[in-house]
Amino acid sequence: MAKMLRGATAQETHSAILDLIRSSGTVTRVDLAERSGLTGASISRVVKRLLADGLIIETGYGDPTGGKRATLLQFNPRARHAVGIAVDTPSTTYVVTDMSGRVIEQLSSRGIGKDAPATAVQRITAELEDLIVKAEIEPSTLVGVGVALAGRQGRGGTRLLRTDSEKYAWEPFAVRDTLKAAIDHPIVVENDSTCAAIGEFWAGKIPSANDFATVYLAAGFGLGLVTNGDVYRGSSSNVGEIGHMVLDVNGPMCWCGGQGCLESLAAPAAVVARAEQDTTLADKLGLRGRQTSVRADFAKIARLAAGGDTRCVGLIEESATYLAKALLSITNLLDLDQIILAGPGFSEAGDIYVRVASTELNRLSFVRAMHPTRVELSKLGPSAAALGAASLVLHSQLTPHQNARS
Amino acid sequence: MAKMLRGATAQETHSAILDLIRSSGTVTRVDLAERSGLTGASISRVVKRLLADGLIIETGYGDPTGGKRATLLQFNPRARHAVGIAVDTPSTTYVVTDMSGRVIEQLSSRGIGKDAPATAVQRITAELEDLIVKAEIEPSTLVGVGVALAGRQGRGGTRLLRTDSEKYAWEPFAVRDTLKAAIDHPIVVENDSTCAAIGEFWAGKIPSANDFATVYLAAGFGLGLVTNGDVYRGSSSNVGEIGHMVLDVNGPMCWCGGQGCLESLAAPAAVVARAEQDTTLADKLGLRGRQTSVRADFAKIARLAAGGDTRCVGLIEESATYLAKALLSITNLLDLDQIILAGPGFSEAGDIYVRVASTELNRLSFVRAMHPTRVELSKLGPSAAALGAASLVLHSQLTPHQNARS
DNA sequence: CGCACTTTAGTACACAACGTAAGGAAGCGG
DNA sequence: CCGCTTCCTTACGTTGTGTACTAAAGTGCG
Repeated sequence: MAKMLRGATAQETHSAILDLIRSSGTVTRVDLAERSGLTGASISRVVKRLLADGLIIETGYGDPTGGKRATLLQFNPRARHAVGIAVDTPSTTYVVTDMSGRVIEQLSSRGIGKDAPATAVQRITAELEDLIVKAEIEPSTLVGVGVALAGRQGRGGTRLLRTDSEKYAWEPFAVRDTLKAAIDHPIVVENDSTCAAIGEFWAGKIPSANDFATVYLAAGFGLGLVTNGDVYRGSSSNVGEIGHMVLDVNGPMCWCGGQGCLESLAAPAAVVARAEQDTTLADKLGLRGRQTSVRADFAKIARLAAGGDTRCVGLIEESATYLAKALLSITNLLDLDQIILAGPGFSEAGDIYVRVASTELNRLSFVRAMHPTRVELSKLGPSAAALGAASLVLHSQLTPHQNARS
Repeated sequence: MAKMLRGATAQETHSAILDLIRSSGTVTRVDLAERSGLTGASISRVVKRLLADGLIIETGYGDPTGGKRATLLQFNPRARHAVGIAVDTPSTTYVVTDMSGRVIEQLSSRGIGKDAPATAVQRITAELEDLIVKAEIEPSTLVGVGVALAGRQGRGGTRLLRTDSEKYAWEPFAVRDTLKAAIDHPIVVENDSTCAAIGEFWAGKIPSANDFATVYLAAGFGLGLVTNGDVYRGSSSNVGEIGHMVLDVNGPMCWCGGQGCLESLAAPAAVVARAEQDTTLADKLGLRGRQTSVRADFAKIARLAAGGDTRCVGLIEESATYLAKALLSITNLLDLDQIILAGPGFSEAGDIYVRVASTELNRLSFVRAMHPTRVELSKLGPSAAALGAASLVLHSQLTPHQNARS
């Protein structure tokens, strides 16, 4: 129980200024002075240091305004790199990115499936080491490895890895410590929804002042929250379990023990189950008679919906309507002005979800009179979680503001 | 767009240390050094200053531990005072408190009813001036006036005052500026739910590290959120509109345009409406044949429920069950570990709400395996909002950490 | 009861980071 | 070319914290 103040170390100021440059794209020293509240003299010193570290570069001169033209400053994306890994049941995705979120190198392999945590993590470690070598980046520019997990945070910082995709069983496993022992770089572990959120924040150059949420859809729904330029983690780092928000008190029983949960009404498994009821559609999709995965079946339905198939559009719209209701509740609760939809579940028919949710929010949200609530599809694509995990490392190492934890 | 850094001014450190003393009750300098991360030398200097300002006092010596006994430090509650006003439709409550949240002086008058905002605020100003004189506090110790409103925050800092309690019509009115022009003290305006939350935080000596929510029930439900020792306000200061969380997608239409909202299912008006369906009960309560207020009728039902009347217990439990579902969703979303129920709506039968919500959360919440989610009744009583408004002023003036705004 | 030891509280000085003030550098316009 | 504006840097003062040391106040054992 120590360290809580320690006033404005250089570290802190540097990271705050770097964060301003990150979110601004291109800025001048004068802009920075104005927006940070520091004087030109201080900015000069900080910028000099950031230039020396190679974290930013001078890229030209601004428009003349009657005097000396200002030097333009930009983030230097190639100064540092990070690795992001998204571990999920069906697949594991690895990316090596630079500071702008651009993918330098990537790799996909099979997911944890029903492997024991120790087995899965061991394989991941090996693949990770190979990837780092293959990416041919200067080792000193690698700031760390971020891991996005579908699991949850347990007591004492232990991550719980899911080992059985059907029954949602979690098993305590010290993911971070195990990886840390094998890889000599900082390791950051977070859930996939939070990673997706920080990925949008970083790659989308979202200013630290904005509060927004990212809905991540893989097997189920999760929500990542970024407020005041930092991840909101709650009292035990288990924020964002929206899959069991109650949308229908008289609805169907959910495995969690509740009734009418978002997940049981709108998750891929629910959509697929409804499709199976429709024999014509089920035959068309090949859902009957053979063992298939829920994710693959859902992707098929979503693809047909995106193509305009009436019946499939109906199924996806039904799912989207439930999600929209949940987002409405969340928006009223947290007064958000931006919600981003990310993850593999939205890759095929994300537009339908955006349309339905957007309409609903702007029809019913309480703050609609003050400001619109924008609903957007992630621009990061299907590897949003992996990219986000990498961004999380960059964020926590380069612009830690006041967030501890590593 | 300025001021954002300015590293560790004396102000900031002083307020952080003061906040530690506030939330600790009694501490020694050594404790403070350990918990703040500062060295004994710095604590010595800061404490000297706080003692000189009269904000804290030395109250004796700690237990011997083999050396010189430590001097005990405490908050000096009488050093500063604040006024809190809760403005609601049926009544307006004024309190003058010291820094511990103890009520020095209070006053109740009629609410805004259907008065125009200008008329209501003018009357409040006059009553406020009388109260300050009557309280006989040293003017220099009055740090400001806090106002808790049921209304909402509009564009450009204007508060919206509700002018018609039945139709939920709001009218823009610059409450703060109007009061500020009349009273020469800092004025802080917030919604009643947020005030109740900060009141619990302050009077309950809750440490800044804790995240918790307060549900405030008057005409409808509202939620105030305190995270990281400060009020969470969202993007337009309209956090906590939980009254229109969707609990039943197929439920009854709500005036807001949605279906199955918490408010339409569980608010006092809904409970009273159900009671009116029961002719025996309606007669017993005198609900029929004369013009009565929803709030008064609800209070009657709640009182009978608290007394054990089976039918009324059923009605309240029904309302509590809906609220519990909403709290379940909120807890899963925000990973809270403490929820406090406050406001006039809970004064009669709050215990029933606590029991039902507590049971539901510990049965179904996703974090229950990691930590319990405590549901508690406010200890501040029916004037929670007014007390909270006063606390908000004390908080914003004495321990502003990094929150600007005034 | 005295003396060594422990713990708390305060002081003196060095260091770090920001602000102020002044001036140099680069460009504009007459 | 020269005055003027704007950008950027350097030199120095202020503020606040840490380190090291000292004073004060108590404990406990011989």
